[in-house]
Amino acid sequence: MTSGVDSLNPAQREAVLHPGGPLLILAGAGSGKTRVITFRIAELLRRGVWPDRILAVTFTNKAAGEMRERIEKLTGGRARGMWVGTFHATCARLLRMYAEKVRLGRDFVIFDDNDQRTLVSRVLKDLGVADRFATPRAMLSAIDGAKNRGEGPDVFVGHDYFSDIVARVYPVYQERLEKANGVDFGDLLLKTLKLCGDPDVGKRLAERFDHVLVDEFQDTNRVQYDVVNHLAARLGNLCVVGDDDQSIYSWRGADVRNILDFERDHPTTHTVKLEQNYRSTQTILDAANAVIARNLERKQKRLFTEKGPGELLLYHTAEDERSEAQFVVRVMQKLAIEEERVPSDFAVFYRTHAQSRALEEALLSAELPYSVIGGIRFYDRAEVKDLLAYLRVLANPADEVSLERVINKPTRGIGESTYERVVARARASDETVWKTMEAIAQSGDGELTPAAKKKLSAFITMMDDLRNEFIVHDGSLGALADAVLERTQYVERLAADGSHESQERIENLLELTGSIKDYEGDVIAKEGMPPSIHDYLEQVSLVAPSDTEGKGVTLMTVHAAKGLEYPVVFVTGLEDGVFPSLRNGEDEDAMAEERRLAYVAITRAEERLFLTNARARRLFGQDARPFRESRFLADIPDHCIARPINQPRQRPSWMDRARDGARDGGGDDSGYAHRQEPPARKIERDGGISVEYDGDVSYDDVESTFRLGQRVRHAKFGEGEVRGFTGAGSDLKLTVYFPSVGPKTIIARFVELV
DNA sequence: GTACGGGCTATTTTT
DNA sequence: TAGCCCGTAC
Repeated sequence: MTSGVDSLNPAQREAVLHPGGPLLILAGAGSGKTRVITFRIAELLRRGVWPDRILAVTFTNKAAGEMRERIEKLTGGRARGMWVGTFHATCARLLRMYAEKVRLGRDFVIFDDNDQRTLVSRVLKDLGVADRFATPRAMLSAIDGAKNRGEGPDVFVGHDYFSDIVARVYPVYQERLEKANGVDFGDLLLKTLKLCGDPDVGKRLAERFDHVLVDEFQDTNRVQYDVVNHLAARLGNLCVVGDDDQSIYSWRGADVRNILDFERDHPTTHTVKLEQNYRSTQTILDAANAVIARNLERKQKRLFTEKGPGELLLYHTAEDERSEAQFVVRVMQKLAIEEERVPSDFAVFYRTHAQSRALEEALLSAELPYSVIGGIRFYDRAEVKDLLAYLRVLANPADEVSLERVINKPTRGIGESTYERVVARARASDETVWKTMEAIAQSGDGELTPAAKKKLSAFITMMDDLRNEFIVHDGSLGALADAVLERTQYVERLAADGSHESQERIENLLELTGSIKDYEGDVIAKEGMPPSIHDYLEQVSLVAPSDTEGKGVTLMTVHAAKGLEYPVVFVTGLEDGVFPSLRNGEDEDAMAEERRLAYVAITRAEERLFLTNARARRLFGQDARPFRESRFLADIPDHCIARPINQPRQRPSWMDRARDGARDGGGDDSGYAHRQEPPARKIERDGGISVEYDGDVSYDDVESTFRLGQRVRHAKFGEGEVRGFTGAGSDLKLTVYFPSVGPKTIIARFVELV
């Protein structure tokens, strides 16, 4: 099936057909990037490259899944055996092949960020570090950062007060991790890189693949870059695809330099720019281009489309976050009628999760279905983590983080003091906590009371039984999970509590055991044999639940929006300090990244884009700082955007003013310069109220006057209800449903508010 | 061993 | 505002 190549544009075709060697594909937003990668892989297969000698890496499971699916569709079964996966999954796979080379057991477990945090807290406690700045979170991000740069605990050196603490904590953290036969996300990459440096394995790895393709290359960190280079070292067939303008994860270690310097690092690089956009209108692209153009250090690109200009962007300033949310909802209702949009056409973006609340409330009261992406994750729920921790201890008794979590959950009389004594002894004898527990249960320990000893024994016996019955003598994972919940009386205790919250927790646990059984069934169907508990745990650590596909209106952070597209997009909270965030002050690199974030947000929109902000915003319970609109708004060319002609502080509707008679005209003590509101005059005409307005009426004003469902009276038809809008300003027309005559389109001037 | 309340602190989070 | 940690009281 080669016919597809004809459907590509020249740049895309060039990228797909390029013979080999380093290939840099600069793929602008919406330029058909995934299409190009999949076509290129199909092309490689067509040329006779063995599928299992092709490696394609992505960042998300979703992207990997999509890629695999599309390749299969394109090539039939010919891609079987190809390596498609996330960086982390790919590294895990390689590490399991050569685990012993990096002093790991083959059954190593992966510590997710929660586990990492617990472990760091533990280490801080044990080392007696009590410093206001040495929070687990800060420590972790320092350690993570070091790992992303390729600095192991042996290499890391402190150079100031804070990093000196890190230098003390890091080695202990790493030691504990290794003792638990665990790796964190950073280790998956770093240890793979170490593998690459191994005299024996390194050579084999470099020869393992003929072609390496990397998606979202702008998000790679140093270590990922080095790994990828090594894997492609023999033939140099390294194809990287990315967009430096969409690099928004530097705080996670991503280094834009990887893409900016790629050509320098690989002098024979062939570069292809994909600039034709298949997603958005030209107006949206113009806005995006203008915003990103202000970043200095970037690969020049200019998106264009063959689509027409489409609608103007609309900018609206609301009084506070609640009326901002109301505006968003009203526009949705309006578009639902006028353009027959459905909730899933809409996406609302914000800079931080904390901003979702007001939007949720507004959507809720408008009875619009919505889903929030991100936020509290299923796998972060305490009860879910508890059950998983049981499974992990069963799979790997050396996992102390999980052991500490479950040893007294639900309470079984093994309190902190008992546990601490066991830990102390374990450290003294350089044994794992589990082994020490076993020893104590058997031979005793002067420091522990007989009662405590007995409880420890009971716990060990319970766990051993579970392990023997369900893991050693096969048995199923689902059955194991059920047995854990039953024998620990976990569910029983929750049920006894009887609260609504406990009920919810039980339901979450049922959902988890259900998903375990589903997973088990899927693997059996696909591979003919049941998965091991290690397979399952790896899957859980590496694969976030795919709740990404929300129903109804989608709410999410801009970060979460990358790679997605929606017909109608709202970018909210466009205030200096919120978006862009000024948490890092005016730092140039940070501001450049905020700008890229804005670029990502804008380029998600296919047809319509609404930009909103609020004059005052309550965040974290504090009243907001003085309002300044986002600096990014000023970069959007005038021809792209409909701005309000004024931004009255109280935003009284001009109809209200007309009715109340003209009051003093728009006094302004907001400290924010804006134009005077044009005078409005009320005139009686044709039985309705007509408002003459000098100049255009902004969208803003129209919206604040007539709402959907608003009751209005017309001289001829009597009372009715507003069902929709067309036109704007003095040409505004309403679709009004009159019980007497049905729906009628009425010029707004000729109705009166009821 | 647990339950409660005061005080503190708050981005973004693919894996 | 809300969630988390820690200290205190039972």
